[in-house]
Formats: sequence, C-alpha cells, structure tokens
Amino acid sequence: MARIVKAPEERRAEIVETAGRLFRKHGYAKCSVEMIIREIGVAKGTFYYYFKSKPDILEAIVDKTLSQIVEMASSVADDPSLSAMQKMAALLGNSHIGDDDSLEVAEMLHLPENRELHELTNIQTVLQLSPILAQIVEQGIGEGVFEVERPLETIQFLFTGAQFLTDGGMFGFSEAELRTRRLVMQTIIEKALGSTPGSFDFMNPIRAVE
Amino acid sequence: MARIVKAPEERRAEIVETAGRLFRKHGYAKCSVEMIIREIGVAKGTFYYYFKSKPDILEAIVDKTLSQIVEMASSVADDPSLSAMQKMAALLGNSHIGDDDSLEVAEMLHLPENRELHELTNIQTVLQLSPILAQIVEQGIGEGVFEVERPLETIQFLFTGAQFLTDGGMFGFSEAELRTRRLVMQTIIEKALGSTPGSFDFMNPIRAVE
Amino acid sequence: MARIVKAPEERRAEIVETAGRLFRKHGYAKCSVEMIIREIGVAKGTFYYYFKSKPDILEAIVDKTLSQIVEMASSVADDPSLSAMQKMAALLGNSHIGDDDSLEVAEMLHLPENRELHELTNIQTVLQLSPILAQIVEQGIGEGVFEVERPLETIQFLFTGAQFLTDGGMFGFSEAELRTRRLVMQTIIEKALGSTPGSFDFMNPIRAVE
Amino acid sequence: MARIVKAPEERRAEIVETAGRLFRKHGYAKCSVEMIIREIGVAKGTFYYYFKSKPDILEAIVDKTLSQIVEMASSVADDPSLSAMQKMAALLGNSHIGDDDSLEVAEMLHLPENRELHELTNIQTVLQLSPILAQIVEQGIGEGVFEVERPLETIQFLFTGAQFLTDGGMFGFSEAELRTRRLVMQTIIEKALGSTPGSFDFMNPIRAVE
DNA sequence: GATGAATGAGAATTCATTCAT
DNA sequence: TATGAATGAATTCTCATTCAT
Repeated sequence: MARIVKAPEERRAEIVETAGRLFRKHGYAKCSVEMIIREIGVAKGTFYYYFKSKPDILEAIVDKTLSQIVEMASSVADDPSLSAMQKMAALLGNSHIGDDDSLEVAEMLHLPENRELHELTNIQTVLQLSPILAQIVEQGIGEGVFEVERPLETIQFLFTGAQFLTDGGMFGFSEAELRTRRLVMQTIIEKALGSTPGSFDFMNPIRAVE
Repeated sequence: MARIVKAPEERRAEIVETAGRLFRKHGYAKCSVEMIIREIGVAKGTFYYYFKSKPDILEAIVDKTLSQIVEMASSVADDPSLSAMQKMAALLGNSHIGDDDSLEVAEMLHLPENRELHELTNIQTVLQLSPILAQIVEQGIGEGVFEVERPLETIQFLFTGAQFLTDGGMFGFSEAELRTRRLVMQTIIEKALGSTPGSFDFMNPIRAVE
Repeated sequence: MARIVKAPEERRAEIVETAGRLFRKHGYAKCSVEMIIREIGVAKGTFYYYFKSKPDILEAIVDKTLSQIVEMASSVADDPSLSAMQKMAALLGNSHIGDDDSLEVAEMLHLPENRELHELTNIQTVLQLSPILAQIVEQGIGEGVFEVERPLETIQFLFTGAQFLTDGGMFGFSEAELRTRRLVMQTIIEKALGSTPGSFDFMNPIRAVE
Repeated sequence: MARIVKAPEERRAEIVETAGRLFRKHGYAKCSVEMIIREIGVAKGTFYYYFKSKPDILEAIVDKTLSQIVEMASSVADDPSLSAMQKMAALLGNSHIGDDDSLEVAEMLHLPENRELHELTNIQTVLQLSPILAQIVEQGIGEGVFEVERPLETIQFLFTGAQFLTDGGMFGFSEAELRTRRLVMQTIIEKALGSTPGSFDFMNPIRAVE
C-alpha cells in the first residue's frame, strides 16, 4: 500500500477517532487492532508507533471524550450572565441551543456506547462533571432556588442514578418506560435539591408541552 | 490425575462456586476455563460436561446469586409481623440480624465483583429487587410513613444510584468518601420517599452511634 | 435413566442400525458417539461394551450393508429359472418387483451416503458384486446375448463408473443431467458387453415409455 | 524462533506445497495445522496470516493441482499440428514425452492421495478435463477415427471409471490386477468411442511391447 | 515515520475413551 | 450387562505485539 505520510498530530487524532468509533460500535474487546488499522488504511506498525498497547488507546479515547464534555460544561458553568437554573437547563436539557456540529452534553452522555467504554466514561463523567454541577447548585443556593446541604455528594448520587439507569440500553427499557423514569427522576431531583416542583421541567420537554 | 467421582449436583455446585469466586477476583474475560479447572482439580472435559460454554457458566452464576438475593428479600417482604420501616431496615441495614453463614442482602450487593458479572448482576438486582421494595413502600404508604407517587420507578432510580455509586470499588472511593455518600443517599431517599428525616438512620449505623 | 436390559444380539443390532442411519445422515466424522447413544437412549459405556472403538462400528455397518446387498444379488443370480437378461434387469432395473420393506439393490446403491461410508461401501460393493454380475454375464455369453472377453474386469470398470458418477450427489448433477448420463451409460454398457442396442432399456424406464 | 521474512508469494507457495504433501501422505483430517507449521518451521500465526482456515488451504491445494492439470491438457488439446489420436496418446499415455520437471497428467492423477483431497480432485478433474477430452473426440469424429453420439457424457463416464478404479490404491489392487484392468479399460474405451481395436494401445505400453 | 510479515502464547471447545459403581 | 461421570490430549483459531526492512 502506498505510504501516506501525515503530520503526527493528525495521524494520532485519526487513530483515536476511528478506534473510538469502532469501540462504540462493536465493543472494546471485540474490536481487534487489525480492524482499526484496516479501517484507517495504515499498517500495524503505525498503530504501535503511536500507542504502546491496546489499553493505551482506550485511555486516550476516554480522556478525549471527557475533556470535551468537561470543557463544554465548564463554559456554561462559568458564564456569569446565566442563572443557576438556566445553566441546569443548558446542561441537562434535551433541546439544542447552539452549534450544530458539536454534540450537547446530554447527548454525549447517551451515546450507545459499550461496556468498557461505558463504565469508564460513565464513572469519569460522574466524577468530573459533579464538581461543576455542584458549583452551579451552590450558585442556586445563593439565588434561593435550591436548598441542600451537601451539593457535591447529592449531585453525585443523582447523576449516577440518572446516568446508569437511563443510559444506552443497559437496562433494556422501552421508550415509554424511559419516559416514566425520566419523570420520576425529575421529581426526585427537585426534592433532593429542594427546588420548586416543576422547576426541572426542561428535563421532560414533551410533558412540558402537554 | 486420580479420578474422583462426585454426585452431579455437588460437582456442578463446586464448579459454579469456584468459577464465581475466580470471576469476581480476576474478571470474567481474564479467567480462562483452564484456571477454573486447575483450581478445582478436574479435567477440562468435566467442565464442559456440566456447562456447554463459558458464557453458560456466567449465566449460571448470575442466576444463582440473584435467586439467593431475591429469596431473602421476599421472605422479609412477605413477613406479616413486620412494619414497612422494619422491613426496610432489615433489607438495607448494615447490621446482621439472623443467620451467620448466609450473606445479608446489603452485603451481597457490595461484593467486589467485576465488569461483566457486575453489570449483569447489578442490573438484574435492580430490576428484580425493585418490585419487592416497591411493595414495601406501598405498605409504608398505607402505614403513613411514606408519601410518594410512583413507588416502583422511584425505587428503581434510588436503587440504581446506590448500587452503582457505592458498589465494589467502581468509583474508587475511600472509606471516608463512601461514608459521606451514604449519608447523602439517606437524605435523598428520605426526601424522595417522603419519610421523616432520620427514619433511615439504620443505613448509617456509625453516625447513629455518634 | 432406567436401565433397560436387552438381549445382546438385539442391543448390538440396535446400535448398528442407529449408528448407520446417523452416519448416512450427518457423515461419519461429524457423528459423535454421544449422538448415537443419545438417539438410542443408552449410556456411553454400553456403546463401548459392544464396540471397542468408533472405527469398529463403521466396519460393522459396512459389513452388514454389504452382506444384505450380496445376499439379495446372489439369490437372483442363482435362480435357475431366469435368463441372464432377466437377472440383469432384476438387479440393475429401477422398478420394484417384490417385497416392499426391503430395498432393491439398485436403490441401496444410491442412498445419499456420506464420504467415509460412501467410499468404503462403494468400493466393497464393486468388489463383491462384480463376481456375481460377471457370472451372469458368463451365463449370457452362453445364451448368446453377450459377447465380451473378460467379464469380471469389464463389469468392474462399468460398475465403478456407474457407481461413482451417478451416486448420491458426489458430482452435484441435476436430475436432467443424471438422466442424460444414465442414457449414455446404457449405450456404453451395451457396447462393452456386446449386447443388442436397447437391450438394457430397463435402466432408463422413462425413455422406454417414451 | 528466528524470524525469517520471505516474499509473500514465496511463503504462501511454501505453505501450499508443504500442506499438500502432508495431506497426501497422512490425509487431510489427520493432518493438524500444527504438523504443517512445524514442518515448515514457521509460527501458527503465519499459517493463519495466509489462510483463514484449514478448509481454506485444502481448496487452495485442489485449485493449484487442477489448474496445472487443466493447463497441460489445454495446451495439448489446442495444438493444431496434432491429430485427435495423437492428442489422446499425449494425454492418456504412460510414457514421458517432453519436460522432465513437471508431472505428466496421468501421473498426477495417480498420486496416492487421501479421501477428501482425493474425492475433491478426482471429481473436479473429471468435470474440468471432460470437456477438453470431449473436444478432442469431436475432432476425432471429424477425422473419422471416432464414432460416438454424446462425446461429453461418454467421456465423463469412462473417465470416472478409470479415475476411481485405477486410482491411488482405493481398491487395493496389485500391479498385475491393475494391468489387467487397464487392458479391459482400453477395450471398453475403444468400443464406447467407436474406434479401431488397438488404437488406444498407448494406454498399455508394456503389452504393446510384448 | 511507516510498513506488513511474522510471532507465539493462549483461548475455547471437542470427543473418543475409560472406569468406578 | 449397564451406567454416566470423568478424563485429557488434541484441535482450530485469535490477536496483541514485535521487528526487519
């Protein structure tokens, strides 16, 4: 095959992107290095030039995904013009607000990922996003819309439940079942954060429309 | 190797038990059939005499674990002499009440299991235990100690959060961190179920002592 | 399972019969001893009580099949009331003459058998049946209907061609192709044995009807 | 083991050649991949780098053998300077005419091959060589040396008989028995093709000498 | 930087056969 | 005679990783 030289950064990014896509589609364990390099059209050696092992690239993918999520969340959390409630809506809502080519946080979190990737990213997402959300909760307490003692741990618990329960098909729920669960989730979140019933309606847009 | 004949059920149970232990210790994928049979001291053929494939025994293990959990929970839930709150305490509390040789539900749920086993049992546990707990909540509503609209879905959400967040090391929390999380969980549960603050103190016995 | 005691002869015959049927259906190599004993409903040990190995029973099956074929052919060949041509028709024709429950020679020879069984029985059939057919040819020479120098070898060659070419699907011929081949076979046989054209019409009954 | 890199075609050919030799010697089923790679001195992975399964290489061997046979036969059949009878002699005769390093067709056909390889190549040989021989027969009809109605089917039948009957030891004939059979085959072929007795004497060179 | 042939340690699974009961 | 649990060598195939070019 023709040897195609690329800038190292570009080649590395290409491999991460492709591997990530394939891992999400077929699962980490079922994805051989062979599959990845065939998809890209490079040689085996090239893969091992950039990554010293297969677990190595898994880490790179999780890191990349998370930094994207965190960056987006941070930019919202740090926006001084938004109220706590608006920030919550922006981060947890289901409607597109801005750009088209970038996924929204809520969407990113629900990609039909697989086990290994899933668990790793789910956990890291909870751990890294919780402080950001907790900070918003603190802001909300100041604004008088939330009342809760331990924002970080509370957010962590709620986030974990939400993430794992309604996440990419782990539980095998139907669409209707998922809707009910999201409604209940909203109620629990409102109670746990001590906010007005209905204040998290943005989580269930259809019901809000009804 | 010497041929040691055993009663089929005994041999089968022996294999399930050993495989379960090794899966929990090293993970399903990293545990070869070779490891299992070497541990027991039987031939490979013996393994395949009882289980037709490796996934097959994984299923057997999950089934066994779950039926134990469900059986125990049911016996508590069906006891007419106990109040809803007593049942909750019995199922979610951390103190041993009865027999010594059998694990309590709460303990079973927190075994340091691995991915495959983990996810499978976690999910099934939530799905199968939720109705039983929901039924107790209904009883509690009748007794005036709970107030909640959708017991099943509420329980499912709370259970999922609890299960995944404080479960065998997935999140890598320290003991202190786990304690804080359990405290918060208690508060959220009390709020979500509409019960008196402090009524779920049994979840955090040490704090109760303090 | 209940232990069912049978007369040794009966049990042995039962195993041979069942194994033969399965070998013909799935092939010798693909048929495990397990399959055979499960089909009969006896234990592994029982199989090995009657046959010391798997190849052993293959031989028993071939022997049995062949002795049936040879016996039937002999009874025809030895019938003093039939002419050579009548005997040929009886042995190679495609129409049923007598009993219903026993297969005719021609039919037996074309069972859709598998490789191992196939080759073994084909070869043995050719070797054991050839002398009998050769003897009929000798009779025919005496009766003035055949003219050929070396009946045995001639028969052997013709038989081999017929057996392997039109046999159970080895060549993958369609029904139409098989018909054409049978027509040509008839011509060659007539020429090789020096008999009148059309004298072997019984081999192609449909054409005879046309 | 030392890593010896070779040109892919060379390595592939080496594996096909070695596997072919071993299959012919011990039989396809009794030849493990292990045996093959040990004989060549490469790693297991190397085998599976070139062939995706064991049946895969069987096919490669049969293909290679057949294309050699067909190529040789075609070059003879297409030679405009030869008469039909000369072509027959060239293809079916037992004496070497030309090159030394390549096996003659007749020899190739009689290699002591095993079941699977045997049956597959025998059948394919008959199917692929028949049209070429039939074409020669047509030429012979034009030249007035043959007289036969259905050349293709006739050739197929004769070829099948010859191939299987005198082929590498299937029937276990002695040299003397084989000689007699070849003599008879000659007669039958002459009769079936309607050619002059003795015109196929090249098939039995020793007798011709006698 | 890039290639791709080569490696080889294992993995799961099969199955004819044995033998204690 | 009969049972069926137990054996274990053998087999095919996978795949992360290495390394000569």
